[in-house]
Amino acid sequence: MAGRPKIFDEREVVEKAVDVFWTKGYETASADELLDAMGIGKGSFYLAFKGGKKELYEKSLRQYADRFDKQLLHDLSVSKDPVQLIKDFFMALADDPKSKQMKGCYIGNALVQLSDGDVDTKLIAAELLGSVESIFTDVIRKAQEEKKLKNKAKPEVLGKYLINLWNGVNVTRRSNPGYEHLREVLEMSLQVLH
Amino acid sequence: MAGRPKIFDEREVVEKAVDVFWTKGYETASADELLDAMGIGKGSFYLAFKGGKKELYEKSLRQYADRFDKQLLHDLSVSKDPVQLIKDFFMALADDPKSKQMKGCYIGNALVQLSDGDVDTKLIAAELLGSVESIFTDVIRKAQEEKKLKNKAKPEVLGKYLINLWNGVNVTRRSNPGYEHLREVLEMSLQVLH
DNA sequence: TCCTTTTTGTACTAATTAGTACATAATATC
DNA sequence: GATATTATGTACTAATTAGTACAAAAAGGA
Repeated sequence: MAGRPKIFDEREVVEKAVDVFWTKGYETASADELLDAMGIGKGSFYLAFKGGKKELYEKSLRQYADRFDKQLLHDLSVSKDPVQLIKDFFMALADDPKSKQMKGCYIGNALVQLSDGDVDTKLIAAELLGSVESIFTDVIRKAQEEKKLKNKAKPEVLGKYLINLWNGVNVTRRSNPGYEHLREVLEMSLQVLH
Repeated sequence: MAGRPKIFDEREVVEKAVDVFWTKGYETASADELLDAMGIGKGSFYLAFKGGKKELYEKSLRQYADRFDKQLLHDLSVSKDPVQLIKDFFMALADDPKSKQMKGCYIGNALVQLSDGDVDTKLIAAELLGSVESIFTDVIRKAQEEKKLKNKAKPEVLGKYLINLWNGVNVTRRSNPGYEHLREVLEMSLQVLH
């Protein structure tokens, strides 16, 4: 209850770190660069994040996913047609600006960018993607129960199908942002949600 | 027409480099590690690959994709049912050993692992994926013309749909190799090829 | 005011990075 | 066999990396 006061808020600086990691990638984002963006010095950083860069990255993954999930759950909760909301959510991917198209999914990137040495961090990313998947699964299960979805496939399979679509689009559009056919691919892919 | 003979074959050492880049990722694969696997010293390496690590990587992408395309085109050429061959090709992803599932697609990885500084290398990867896409597109167009494919969607859209599926699976299965539902997701995704 | 506690900024370190310089080795040609 | 040519191996460099050490600063409590 004493001592010099912190000059930064942890959530805020982690958010700044997300930006850097997202645009540069985990390996390529240097500690100096991160600290610069976060606006704190090494002294403060290594005191607050004893695990260094890796701890910062894991916290950034968790914080990002947490916010994403909360937002999605909220949007779903106020929606009259959750299945349509999911469709819209995917269709919106085709309208993102090129800069965003090139960045991919913050969590999915972790799965592909981390080397074999970072198995534990990869596991976190997998778990976080899994939680989005189960949000999808729940929406689908409920819609099926309420006879709002004709497709009788297992909700778990449809949920994984959607995450797979998400992962695919986030790689595909990197290679050709704004490609004319992306919208049609998405429409074709979402026909399973009938 | 003179001079000390090379102790290595370029295609062979590039192939060794593919292994290292694939398991470790572009950034994480160090030059020393690569040279070690390739079995040559720095002198030989920087003489043969004046562009250093980057040139090696680009050559490895091209060589890998070239072999992949040739194999696929050959398999298609001797197949009675090319559309079914593509289906089998995708379904086989579910049976890969865990080690292979974790590695993703060699070309797709490049799209996600390269930072903004390597735009030119990214473009190469995009072009190489594009050539696989056009192989798919051609097969589909032909099958439609021969009335062997009922789906009337544009071949270009179906081709991109398939590349998108490929990209998705190669990310998704990293997060949960051997996941029970992958096979069902693939079956669901391939129903467009009816 | 002085003491304790915590944070901060800076200077430093030790390791690793990609890449270069260059003397030497191995061949073909004349 | 001498010479030109190309390849090789080693020793080196310069930059960058993540992370540490530590003295000074800024607060609260006695």
